[in-house]
Amino acid sequence: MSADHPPRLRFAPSPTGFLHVGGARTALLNWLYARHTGGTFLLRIEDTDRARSTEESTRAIFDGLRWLGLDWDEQVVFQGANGERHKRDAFRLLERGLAYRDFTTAEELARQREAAGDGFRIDRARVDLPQEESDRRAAAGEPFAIRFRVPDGDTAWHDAVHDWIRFPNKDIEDFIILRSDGTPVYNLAVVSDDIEMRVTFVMRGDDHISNTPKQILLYQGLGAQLPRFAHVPMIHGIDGKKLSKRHGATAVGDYAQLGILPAAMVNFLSLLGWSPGDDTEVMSLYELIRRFSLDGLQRKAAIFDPKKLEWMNGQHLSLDPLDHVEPHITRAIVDAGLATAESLHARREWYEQLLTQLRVRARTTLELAQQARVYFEPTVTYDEEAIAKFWKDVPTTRSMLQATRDRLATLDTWTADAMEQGLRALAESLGVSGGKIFQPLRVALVGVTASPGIFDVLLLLGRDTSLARLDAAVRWLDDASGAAAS
RNA sequence: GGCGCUAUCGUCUAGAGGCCUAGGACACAGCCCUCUCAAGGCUGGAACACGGGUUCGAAUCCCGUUAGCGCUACCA
Repeated sequence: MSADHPPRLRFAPSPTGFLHVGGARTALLNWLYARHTGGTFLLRIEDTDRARSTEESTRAIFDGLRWLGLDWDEQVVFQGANGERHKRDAFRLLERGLAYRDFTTAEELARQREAAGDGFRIDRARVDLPQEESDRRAAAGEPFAIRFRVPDGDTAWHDAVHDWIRFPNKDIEDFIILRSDGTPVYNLAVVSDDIEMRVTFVMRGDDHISNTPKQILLYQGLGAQLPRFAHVPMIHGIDGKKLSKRHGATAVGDYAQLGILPAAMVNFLSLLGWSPGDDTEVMSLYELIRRFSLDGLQRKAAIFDPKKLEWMNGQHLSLDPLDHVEPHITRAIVDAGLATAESLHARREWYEQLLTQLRVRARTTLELAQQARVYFEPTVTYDEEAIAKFWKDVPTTRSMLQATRDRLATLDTWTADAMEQGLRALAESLGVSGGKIFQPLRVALVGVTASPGIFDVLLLLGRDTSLARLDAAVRWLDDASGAAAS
């Protein structure tokens, strides 16, 4: 707790699924604080629930964190490997008289709980046996769980986001710390590991607030120094309920698949429950580290709004340094089957032009890849709406496209200036506005009504392809008028 | 039921007693720019949960109510 030492923080997920956005946000906040203060960020996998934990999930957590760019210090700790220490700590508490054996079987306990209904509390007077009897039954080999004997008084702590939180100990039941099979219960395992890992700052979801007094009691019983606590708000779905599958994508991996950039995800997540204090919204990881402060932490649960995430992604997609976003876009383009990474690299200059044109127009890399399709595939498919809108009058369109083609073909140089000059002159000679030429041309080149500026498209496509597409459009229009005539 | 946490536009938030006629962003609508689409610019509608205090003065402090969420396991 002393301010003169950099803090040690940890993220401690249980590997029972993929890295959830809620977990990712908790990890991010811990990471940001560690990096901001020059502290240490540790990772602990809480795999004590053998039945639900999988290696695949552990890998998914590593992958998710790495994708977000959240690196951890020191060796990853696997909680399941620390069973012996957890057990030792439980017995230490027992020997010090701070805990006691409970010989009630789990089945009996369940029966009592059911019979008593809602407000069931164990009766310490009946369960906490006289020392001799407890020792005798234990010596006889009778199985027992170990319960922590909650002392009188209050347990309070200064929370970094909530200020003081106080619990009367009478509201805390003597809780089990070691099961009768010798395995630790969550609160004991967490405290035992956090002490061992020398964690000085525990930042976690506020669903853990009611665990905290129990854990503080355990720290005290074990004679360890308390860490600082910060309980951050949860993330909810659009209906205000806990984020779940019903809300669509909830794993960070899902968002990678949907074309979201890690920089955008991190930026968006950081602003859910935290604010830099002013109106700044679009920030790089570096800026987030620099500006992060506990003061900006919110107390209220935040609702995950995918719309704003998309907007944020669009911002990063178009504003971040190109070499930051390029690998992610390239993956989307390769995944879409448009090109190989090698072929893109071979045409590096052209590819950068393409990205420069497209990235300001797309909100996701998926969307960008979709828009890029027409620059990779040999033929153009004409969108029905585009035809209806700009190729309505077939003979007129045909002659205009033919004239456009001829004019472009006579250009000395294939530059935007030359094209513009030539095409504007053509428009003037035909007595129409530039748009009357550009729009049908756009349909001929890309098949749809939306694209980068028409000269940029011509540049990207190149002279040969552009002229070939114009020829193909003229042929298509010939077929159309032929079909109409017969 | 008990205990705890929370409460500013639909959403994310600024606000730490007078700077608030409550600011920004997303979304929505309109306009401008313009060869289209984006981006950008401008404009508009939109909030201090309710009721009591304290104070010359409250979104900000206190109490209560209501609502939401969490915990109440030999789950994590």
